[in-house]
Amino acid sequence: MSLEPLMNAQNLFSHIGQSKIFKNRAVLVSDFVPVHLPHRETEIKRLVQILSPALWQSRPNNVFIYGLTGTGKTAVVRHVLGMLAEESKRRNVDVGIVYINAKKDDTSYRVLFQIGRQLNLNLPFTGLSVSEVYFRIVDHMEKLKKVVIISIDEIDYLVRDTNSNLLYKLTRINSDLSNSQVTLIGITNDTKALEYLDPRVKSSLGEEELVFAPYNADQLKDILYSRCNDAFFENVLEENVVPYIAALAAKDHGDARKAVDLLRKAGEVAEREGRDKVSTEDVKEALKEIEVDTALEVVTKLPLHSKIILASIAELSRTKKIVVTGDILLKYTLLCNKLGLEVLTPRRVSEIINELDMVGIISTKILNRGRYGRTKRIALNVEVDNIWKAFKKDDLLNSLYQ
DNA sequence: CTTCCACAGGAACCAGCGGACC
DNA sequence: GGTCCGCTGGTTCCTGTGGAAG
Repeated sequence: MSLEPLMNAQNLFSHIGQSKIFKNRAVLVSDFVPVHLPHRETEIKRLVQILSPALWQSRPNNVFIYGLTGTGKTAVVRHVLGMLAEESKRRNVDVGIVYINAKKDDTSYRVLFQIGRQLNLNLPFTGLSVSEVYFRIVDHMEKLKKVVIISIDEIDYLVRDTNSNLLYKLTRINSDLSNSQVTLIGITNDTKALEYLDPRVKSSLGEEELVFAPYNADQLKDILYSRCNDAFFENVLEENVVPYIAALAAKDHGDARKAVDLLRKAGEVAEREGRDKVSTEDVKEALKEIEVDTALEVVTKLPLHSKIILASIAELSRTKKIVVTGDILLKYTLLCNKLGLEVLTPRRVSEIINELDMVGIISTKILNRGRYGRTKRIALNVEVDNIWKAFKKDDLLNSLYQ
């Protein structure tokens, strides 16, 4: 696809940069799909087994896949779908394959748009009603006359879209089709998503279920080692680096993606400092940098009022032990007045606080103080300094703290 | 046992926008 | 050019609630 030249460029640069560390850095970036997936053999086998009827032109069961982040769900699905595409081509069987990330395409319309596009159906990206798009897709599929496998990653984002019945519609799409058949693969890392799911959708989607357990430290070690050979030159990593990272990541819910990120970052730190070995010290430094990076990235992307609310929280938590919604409301109003901005309603502020919680920059807990009401305790998840650093880059907010 | 605080969070709705359709 | 559509980012109005105080 269009990514190809970029990857090549990346490879090129990692070679000519006279890197003493990286043989191929691209192996360690997060969207890289490895050829070999250690400790997921059973899951792969199972999924292949479930989907193989497609090769006989009959409809495989729907699959629901659950597992925490960084447990290889996406990698396994893409891997298997890739193999399926290849095998079907070899056997001259037509199988339609669609992969959607519902976090990216998080509305009914955009999901349908993606389905259409990946099946080579041209659709306008706005203007039509959802049902019109649905009918066009059904129509198109009828003409295709094949089994279509639609996988929806992070499907919980569709469930959250309150009154959307898209999932229900999709699970019943086969009754609108006679020449083609559709199989759904739902992927999520949110257990709660299951509860919100329409029971009819749940039972339909759950024809087959696959659970991905978190990796333990040993498995993470294998995963990291399996990438090391391609990524690094020989003897660049000090012996204890990989076990150290694996142990850290295992403690943190066994997230392989984070482990790989950390490994790359550690390599970058060593490289930047001109060393030819990566040590655990570099890992520690990398850990710190990742924290700052993510904070910076999240904060700078925030909309204005979210920033002001975050600023209120940051300022308050310098002097107060416990910060609650009421405090924030007051502070926020103050800051808005200073900046000459209209204040948002408390309802909206409360929603924004939830949004900040969702992106992980703060954490909240509902507090019942009896006579003194019910409120939310809000705590910063990031060093206050990192937040100020991010605000330094924002003219308007910066002007507050001169 | 009752009262009542200080919000949480659901539901309905709205304005404005970019865009398709006819 | 009028009408319809969905999305974003809000508002308004509302009901619900755990437990200290009285």
